[in-house]
Amino acid sequence: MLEAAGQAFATHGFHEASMDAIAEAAGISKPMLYNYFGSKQGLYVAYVERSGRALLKDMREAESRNAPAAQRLHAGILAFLTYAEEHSSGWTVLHRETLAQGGKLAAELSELRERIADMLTTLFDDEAFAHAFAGAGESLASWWLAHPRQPKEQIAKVLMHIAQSAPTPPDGGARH
Amino acid sequence: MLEAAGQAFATHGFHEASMDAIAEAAGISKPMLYNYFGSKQGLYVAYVERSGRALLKDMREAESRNAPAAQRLHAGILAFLTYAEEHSSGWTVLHRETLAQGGKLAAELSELRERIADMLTTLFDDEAFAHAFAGAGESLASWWLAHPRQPKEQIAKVLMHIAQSAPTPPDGGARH
Amino acid sequence: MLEAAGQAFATHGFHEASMDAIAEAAGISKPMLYNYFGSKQGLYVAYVERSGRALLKDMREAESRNAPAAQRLHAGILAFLTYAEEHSSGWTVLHRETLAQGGKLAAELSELRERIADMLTTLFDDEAFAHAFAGAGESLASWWLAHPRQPKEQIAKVLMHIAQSAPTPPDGGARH
Amino acid sequence: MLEAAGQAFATHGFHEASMDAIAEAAGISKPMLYNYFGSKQGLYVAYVERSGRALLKDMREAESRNAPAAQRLHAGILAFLTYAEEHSSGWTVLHRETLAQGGKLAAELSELRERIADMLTTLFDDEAFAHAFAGAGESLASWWLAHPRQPKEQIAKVLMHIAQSAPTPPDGGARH
DNA sequence: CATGAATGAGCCTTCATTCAT
DNA sequence: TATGAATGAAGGCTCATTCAT
Repeated sequence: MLEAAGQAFATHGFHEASMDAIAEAAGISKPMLYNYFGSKQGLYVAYVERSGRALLKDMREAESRNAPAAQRLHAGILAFLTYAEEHSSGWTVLHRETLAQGGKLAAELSELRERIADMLTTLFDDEAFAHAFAGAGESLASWWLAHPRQPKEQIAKVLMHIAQSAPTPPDGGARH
Repeated sequence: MLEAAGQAFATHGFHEASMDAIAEAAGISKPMLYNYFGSKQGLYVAYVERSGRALLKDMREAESRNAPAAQRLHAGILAFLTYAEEHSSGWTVLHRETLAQGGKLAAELSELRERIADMLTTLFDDEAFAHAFAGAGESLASWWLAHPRQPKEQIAKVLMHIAQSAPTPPDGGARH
Repeated sequence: MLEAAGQAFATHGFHEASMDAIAEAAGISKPMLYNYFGSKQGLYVAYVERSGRALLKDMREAESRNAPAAQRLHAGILAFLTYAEEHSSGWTVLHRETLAQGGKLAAELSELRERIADMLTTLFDDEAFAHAFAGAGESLASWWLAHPRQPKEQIAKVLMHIAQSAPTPPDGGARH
Repeated sequence: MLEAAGQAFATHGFHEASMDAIAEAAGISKPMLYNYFGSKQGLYVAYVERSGRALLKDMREAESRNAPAAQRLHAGILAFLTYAEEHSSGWTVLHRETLAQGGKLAAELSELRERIADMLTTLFDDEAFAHAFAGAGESLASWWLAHPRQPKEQIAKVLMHIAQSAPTPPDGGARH
């Protein structure tokens, strides 16, 4: 049911997605949506949070394997790209939300962004670089999905290169 | 007059910004807005385009000085950060619009994004990296503006480092 | 519910009748009007069509009795006058619409006018006379309703007289 | 200048004709229209009255010749048809106005209608018939202008025939 | 539990009308 | 005098949201 909402949000954006359309697409009636999520915003937040948790989970699982830092980063990047690839709606909405920093939802959603930022900050030991790297990944994924002319591996390599340019690269100097 | 609109769009987004509020903020009456811009979308497009042109102009002027590639890139980055810093609304709206790739306004606004992408692609000779770099810049700027704890120079340096990690860095190997 | 709309349209005309007023008069809310009729024009068309069908039905029933042509015409005329008398709004709007030949609604409404014109043309075997007769009837009814000083029978008699002056009168020479 | 207004009113109707368009078509500025006519309604009334007077004048001149009643009526009918033919806008607006009996303008414009009705009532010595005849003329003219397949003479003949069916025909029994 | 039906509130847009020049 | 520029007021339409069933 969140799936229908996600599709609508991804395609039309928050405002253009009407509850009517979502309810119909989900095959239920509007009052049910309100019953479960309270409001349109509630539905949106629920979807974004679910997507965020899913993405985070995938990345964490990938990274948690016991391995050198560079390999773990590589695995995380692949997980990220895979998620973006396979959950187009979720990724689109997440990406959009990452941007709307000042909106009303910021408070409720800032957690995800911060968790990713923290993760990267820990990794690179440089908050500025961490944000730059996050943006690079998002932008690259977005472009890649729109023009999927290169294999995922290739895309990951670009990000790995950038990661190596960090003041404190993961796994100093390791060629991978 | 566009200024009031920009502020509203930046603060509330396109949909939440009401023409009533914009007109009042601009100190004029609603029909005037329609007289000048035809519609809400017209007003929005006008603002985004003006912002885009201004940003592009600043960056071009900075880069066009006769100098080694790395220095020119550095100047461009500073121009970009300066613009973001000084035209908070314009930058916010541009950044948001950069994202909404599939919206109705895409056609009318894609020019700006493409011009920047082309510029970077030419510079780095690698389309994927160009998009990654653009994202890094946007994200970094966004973070910096929200937490301006470092001097602009420092931020630019982060981006320069990343630029050096390009397959074909501008000004091969030049340490700057 | 169409009744309230009809009253408003008859009294104020299409443009002066506001959906707000109609909704209030009908004792429902505006969105319902839109739910049922889609637009103001939709509501108008619905009303005109219903009125047209009702009038046509009344006249057809009156005329279809097995009887000499003159008597059938007489019955039709009475039906027409009765309808105009009893459905003041419907008749007013129909009459007005009959006139606005070139409007946007023409396409959707021309059917009624043509059906009546055809009916009369068949009856009198003279298109010009048919239109003259239709106009005579409408004008006479309109005047009569505004100044109901004569019994309906009397009014019908005037029209019957005119009908007898047709090149091919119904029921040749029959005095009735 | 009234001409431009008339054209607009005839083509689009009172409400759809915007003062902007009329002013532009007339080659003057809106405030001038207000200077001369006070309001949109004032402009409309002025146009309708002028048209009405012109029609009445034409018909009176035609009828005033010293001649038998039937011939005078015939001349009047021809004058009417000629006016309708040559002043399409004026006639259209007049015809439309004749209909909107209950509008706000009724008071200011009823004079014309009544004068014609009086004229005809005097002629036929039967108010009901007079109104029927007027309607026949209007409707016939309207149809004829939309489908001008017959010479004016022919149309006039139809009306003359109807006139002969009056309780007190003009020029008793005169064949003309 | 689920929904069809209904609505309050608000937004974009337009236009007759008027100042200030 | 004539006008470009400006506006108050209102209208059509939509949508998130809720009863009554």
